[in-house]
Amino acid sequence: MSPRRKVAVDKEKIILAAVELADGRGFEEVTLANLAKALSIKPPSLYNHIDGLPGVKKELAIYGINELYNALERAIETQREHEPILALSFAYADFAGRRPGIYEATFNAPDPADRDVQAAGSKIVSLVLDSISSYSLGEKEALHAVRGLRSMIHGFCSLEQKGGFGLNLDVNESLAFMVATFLDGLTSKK
Amino acid sequence: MSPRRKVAVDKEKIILAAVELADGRGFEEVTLANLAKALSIKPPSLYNHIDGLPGVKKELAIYGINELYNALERAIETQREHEPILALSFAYADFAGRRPGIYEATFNAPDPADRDVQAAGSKIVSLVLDSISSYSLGEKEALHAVRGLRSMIHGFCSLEQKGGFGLNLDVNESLAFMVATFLDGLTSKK
DNA sequence: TGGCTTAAACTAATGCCATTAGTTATTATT
DNA sequence: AATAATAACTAATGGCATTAGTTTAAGCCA
Repeated sequence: MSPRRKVAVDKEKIILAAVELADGRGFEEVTLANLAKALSIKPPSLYNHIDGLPGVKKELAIYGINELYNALERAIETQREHEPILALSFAYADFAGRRPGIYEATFNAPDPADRDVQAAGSKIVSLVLDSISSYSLGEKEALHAVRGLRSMIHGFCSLEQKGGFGLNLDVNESLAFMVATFLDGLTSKK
Repeated sequence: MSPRRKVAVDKEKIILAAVELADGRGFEEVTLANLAKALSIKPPSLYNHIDGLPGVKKELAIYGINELYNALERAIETQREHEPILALSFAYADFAGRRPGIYEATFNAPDPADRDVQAAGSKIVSLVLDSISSYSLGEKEALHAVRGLRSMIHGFCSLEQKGGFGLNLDVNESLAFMVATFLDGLTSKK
């Protein structure tokens, strides 16, 4: 059998393996047993590097939020010509669709109020706040609008993933309709 | 010890116990072990009446969707004077807040495409379609609008429950803002 | 009444899982 | 070369769902 190397894994490698597990087999397959198997060690050894399964899920959540942030940022940079909020919305939905396991991790941190998790999330809030600035809303209204957008798109992706939309009606069209309608409302609010 | 009664439980009693467990201790506490304890039988005995844990979760989902439907219906009947969609939205959020365990069950059926689950859900869709009829949208647009409303409110409640809103900004205000803005958009769309 | 059938309980076992305690062995340091 | 630190390990515990096979209570029918 393979020798017992003193340093076989570290926190980075565990998170990477968790990412691959989430991407390849889904969020619910991110278990210490599966991680250990992927890293060729025994489950208890993981505790030398990370704080159990909750530790893994926290790190995975932060990773996912950062990845989502990157995807959103790219989307804004790319198509500067169109309405940035629409671009943002589609990029968000695209991310959730492409990487469902990681997306699920983003809102399943063991403690959502955790400092690091909140910090990662607030970057996204800032990004959306920037994109919404052209609507010249008041401070409070802008925050309400960001919450609204986040709720809409998260709800949409979450329902879509769970197969909640029974009807045979194009989902991309639904997303565009929803966001555009909300933005119309924001405009008329002025 | 108590005698081994031939008929101690039935499907109804199991579902009722599951409801109490979800309401009292949360959705994740709905386990066969806890159900068996609550009913004073052993876990395997539950299989005489229901199809394992998936069976319990399916029934709980249907129960929850029906309860949600009832709450929404009551809300519409009660305040006929105001905008029914706003009343619906608050009733939805109120339900999710009052019975988080049951609400969670509504979108965690083992198979969301299940006939019975879909049937229960479609009643809610009809209810919302009725309430939105005053906006005189086309057939497709009306369906998009219902999807949008559902996504918004579900996303909102889900994020609120998970503690996703870090900021200290009134959440009811956010909900009202979001729905009102969407409805404004629907109006201006005409 | 007495025996038979049905079915709802049971026990026992399997195989997952996370986690903790305590041990071994490798690597680095003194 | 001895020692300290640490990353693996094994063993054990306790939780969970689930299946197979067994007992026994209840109802029915001759």
